[in-house]
Amino acid sequence: MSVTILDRLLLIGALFERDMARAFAGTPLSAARMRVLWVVHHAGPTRQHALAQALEVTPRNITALVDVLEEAGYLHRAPHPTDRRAVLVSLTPLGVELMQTTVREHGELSATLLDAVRPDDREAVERGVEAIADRLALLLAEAEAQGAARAAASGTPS
Amino acid sequence: MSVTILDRLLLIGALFERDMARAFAGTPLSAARMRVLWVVHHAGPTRQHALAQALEVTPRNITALVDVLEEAGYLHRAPHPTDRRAVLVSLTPLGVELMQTTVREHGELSATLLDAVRPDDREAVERGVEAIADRLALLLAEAEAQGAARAAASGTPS
DNA sequence: TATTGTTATACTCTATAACTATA
DNA sequence: TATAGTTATAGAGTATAACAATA
Repeated sequence: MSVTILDRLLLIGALFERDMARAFAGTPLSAARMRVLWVVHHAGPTRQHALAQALEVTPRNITALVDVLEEAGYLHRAPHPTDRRAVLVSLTPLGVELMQTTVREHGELSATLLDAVRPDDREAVERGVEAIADRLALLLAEAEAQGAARAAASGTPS
Repeated sequence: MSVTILDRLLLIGALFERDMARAFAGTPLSAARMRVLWVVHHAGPTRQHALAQALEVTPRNITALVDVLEEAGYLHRAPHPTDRRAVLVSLTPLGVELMQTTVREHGELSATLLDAVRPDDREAVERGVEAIADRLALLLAEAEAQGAARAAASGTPS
C-alpha cells in the first residue's frame, strides 16, 4: 500500500497545475486567471461578487484578477444595467477565442488520458472518478460545517 | 461532454488543496511545508538540494520552507558528515509523530474514497487512475523537453 | 570550475480590514 | 442596515540573480 489511489489523484492535479504555470510563464495568464475566464465562459456576463463565490475566493482577489485580465484584453467590465453598485464582467472576442481553444484542448487531453485506460475499464473509471469526487466534496463540506460550528460555539457566540 | 474526467480529476486536487489550507490555517504548517516533511519522511535525512530536486522547486525556496519547519520543531538541520558545504535535514521526534499521524489519516481517506466506488469497479478504477497518472506524467515530460529544446535552439545557442 | 546553501529582490495568489457608493 | 467593489496591508509560495564557502 505504498502508493495509494489518493496519492495518484493528487499527483495528477499537481502535474497539471505545474504544467499550466510553465505554459503561461511570461504571459499575463495563470492558473488562477484561467479559472476566472472559465467561469465567465460558462456563465456569461457575471458580477464580480458571483465570481468570488464561484471560485470560493474573496472579492478583493477577484478585483486583482479581473484587473489583469481586462488590461490584457481578455475581459471587459461594464456597468450593471439595473444595480449601479455592480459590474458585469464579460469575455472580449479575444477572450472568447482563447476559451474556445482552451476548451477544445482540454477535451482532447481528457480523451488522451482516458485512452491510456484499458478499454474494458473505461466506463468503470469514469463512474469511479465521479463517485470519488462527489464523496470527497461531501466529506470536506461536512468537515467545514463542523469546523464552522465549533468556531461559532467557542469564539463568537452571537 | 459537459464535465470530462479531467475536470473531475482536477476538482479532486483542488478540493484537497483547499481543505489543507483550511486545516492548517493559524498553524506553521501548510501544503508546501507538508510536502517537504513528506519527502524527508520517505527518504530519511536529506540534503536541501535533493529536496529541491524532489519537489521541483528552487533551492532558495527550500531554505525558506526548512527555516519555518525547523523553527516550529518538525525538522532538524545538521552538518553533512563528509561534505562541509551541505546540510542534512531530518525529522525531529515531533516531525516523526506528525508524519505517522498524517500517513495514517491519508491512508484512511484513500480507503474511504475508494469505498465510494462500486465494488465491481474498484480494481478497474485503481488500474485506470494509475494509467492516467503515468500517461499525464509522460505527456508533460515530453512537452517540457520540447519546450526546453525550442528555447535552446532560439534563445541560448551555446 | 562546479556545487551547496544563503541573502536580496520581485511577482502571484490569497486573506482581513476599512472605505465609498449604492440598494 | 446590507451589498458591490475598491484601496491598503500582509503573508505564503515561487522565481532569478549574486555571493560565500567548499568540493
